[in-house]
Amino acid sequence: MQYHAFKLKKMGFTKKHIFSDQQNQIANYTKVIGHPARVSIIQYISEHKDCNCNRLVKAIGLAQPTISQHLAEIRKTGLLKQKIKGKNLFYSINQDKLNECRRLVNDFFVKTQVNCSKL
Amino acid sequence: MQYHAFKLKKMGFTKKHIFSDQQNQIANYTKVIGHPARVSIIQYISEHKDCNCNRLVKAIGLAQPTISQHLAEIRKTGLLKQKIKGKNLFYSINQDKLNECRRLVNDFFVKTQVNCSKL
DNA sequence: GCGTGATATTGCAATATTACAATAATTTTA
DNA sequence: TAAAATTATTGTAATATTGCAATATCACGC
Repeated sequence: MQYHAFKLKKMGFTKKHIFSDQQNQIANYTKVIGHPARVSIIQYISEHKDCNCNRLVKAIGLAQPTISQHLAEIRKTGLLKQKIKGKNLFYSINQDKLNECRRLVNDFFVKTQVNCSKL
Repeated sequence: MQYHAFKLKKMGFTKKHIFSDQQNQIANYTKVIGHPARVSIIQYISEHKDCNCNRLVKAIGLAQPTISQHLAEIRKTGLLKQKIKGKNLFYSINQDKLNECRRLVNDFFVKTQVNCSKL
């Protein structure tokens, strides 16, 4: 996608291209956790073996398409693993990815703190 | 605010009331970091003493009102401190709050990991 | 007071997100 | 094969976010 001056007068989208890959990556990960439904979904899956979409719908109290949509958002970041068993689709946490995410976000916090104390 | 069935047919807002305070709090903090401009702003402030809005505008490359708006979002969470010096408004990181935020988010990750390994 | 500089606010347009009903797709079970 | 169960997709509406121009506000220096 090309950016033209006459198209840039008014904008409603994030100008990702002016930020570094790392900054965008941090934002992408935290954005996924930046909604209570997704926090809740991740927590529930981590606590329950053989967790499928329906169980989440009942446990959380949002409609099935809404849960399915949130699951898709979380999946995009690679934080979920899937296992098909009959007509069920069981979700589990991709622990490697979760750890990678934790380290990236924690690194952001720690580096910020270290920089602060250098001032 | 009361919720009525006839008002709930179509919705574009987050149903925060069905989640726990902790879940909402985690989401609130991560949501702020969930935009590369705000990641960038926090990083820049942590790296530069006496950082004001104008410096951020020049360093990041977004318009002044946009930076000001992002600053307001970050301020809402308590992550910023302000110091007025003449006509300048210098921002710095509220390190206590940043630490609280780091612990809350890290706790979420660690608890999730621990839960996973219990399954 | 007047002009300058710094920042916040307002108003607006474009895009993104959130939520759900309806439907489609897929698989199991009767 | 038909019905039931599970989940994804599509369509739609409401709300939220992002970004900037224009303007307002406030403090300083003259």
